[in-house]
Amino acid sequence: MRAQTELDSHAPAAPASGAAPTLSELEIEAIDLFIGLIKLLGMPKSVGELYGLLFVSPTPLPMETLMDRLNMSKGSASQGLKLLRSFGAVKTVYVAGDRRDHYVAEFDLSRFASNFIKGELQPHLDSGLERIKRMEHLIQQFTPGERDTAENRLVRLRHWHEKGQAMVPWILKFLVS
Amino acid sequence: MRAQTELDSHAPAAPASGAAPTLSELEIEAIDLFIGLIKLLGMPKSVGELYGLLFVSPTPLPMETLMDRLNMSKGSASQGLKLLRSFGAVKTVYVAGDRRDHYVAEFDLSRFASNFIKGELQPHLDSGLERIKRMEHLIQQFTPGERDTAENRLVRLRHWHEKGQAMVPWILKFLVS
DNA sequence: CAAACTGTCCAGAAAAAAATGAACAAACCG
DNA sequence: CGGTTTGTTCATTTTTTTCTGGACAGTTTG
Repeated sequence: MRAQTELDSHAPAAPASGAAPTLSELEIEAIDLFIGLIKLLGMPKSVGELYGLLFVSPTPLPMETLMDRLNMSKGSASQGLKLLRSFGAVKTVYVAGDRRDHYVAEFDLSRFASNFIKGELQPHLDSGLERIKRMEHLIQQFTPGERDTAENRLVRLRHWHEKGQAMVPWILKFLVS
Repeated sequence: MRAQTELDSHAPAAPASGAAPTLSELEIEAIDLFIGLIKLLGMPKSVGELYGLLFVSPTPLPMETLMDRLNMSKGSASQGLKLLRSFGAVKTVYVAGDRRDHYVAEFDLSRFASNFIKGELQPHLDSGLERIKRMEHLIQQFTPGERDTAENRLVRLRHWHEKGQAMVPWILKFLVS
């Protein structure tokens, strides 16, 4: 077992006994904050915990420390970090004399947002467009009377879709600081 | 039991037997589309089904019809319609000679978005700000060396928060057509 | 090379979210 | 009124999502 070498006095190391490690108030606030944000984006809370703790950590942390401090299983930590890496929300850095990967939070919001949009939002917009096209095709078989209402509504749908699509680049530009 | 009086030949009524009522292709596309959208917003799929069917229905539909066509329990239908009403995504209209409420979809996107933001997004932003303030307060007790990193990060957090906050009115303006 | 270490993956367990259906309240009807 | 229809609420069940922990593969080390 590796010696506990964290330097942050406000991030208490595990107590003498093998009991649950404690988190500082600052860490708890950060974790809560990011749990909220992450859940809003539809991701599991463990991901928010990981990012929250890394966000306030003054030093890079290896997975083992994250597991210990957050009382989280190896599986969750590994999967969560993988997800965070895939969004560019977290990266690994080299730490001299330690074979393990050490993680630090990335603070560049725009990269995260851009990856999130590319990975989660855009596919939805695309499949939505497909559906709209299919619906437009389907109503061709309707009698004129029926077609009117349906056509009118599909026009609106297309309108929504265009708005959504048009907003994406704008949001990205807005977030680049 | 009330006679089935839907007029849309593309929205087949229940078959002669008591078997599962069928949905037209158009209805299925619409429902799938809105299930996707609604889940993206973190709401249960039943809500998407309800809105999807109402979106393409040429006539107002009572809850009973929605339940039958979607194979959905009374409880889910009632709760889902309540939620949709609360966002202004759906409203009831009077239908002569029928005591039941009849529902139609609202097509005004901006009202829905504004209610969604007010109800879901803004509270998160508010509680986030509270947390940031609390964190800023907590780091006052740190020694100068520790405080630096933390302060730097909190500045970034504030920045993110301001961006999020600033984007809300812009999105609303964008969606008003 | 064997033993120890690090991290991934995935089947099963646990927790969380959503759907069900029956009890209930309210409105209507004769 | 008593009976019926309509819709809401909520305790329970079902479904879905998330977490866990061990098997495993790849590396490093003595």
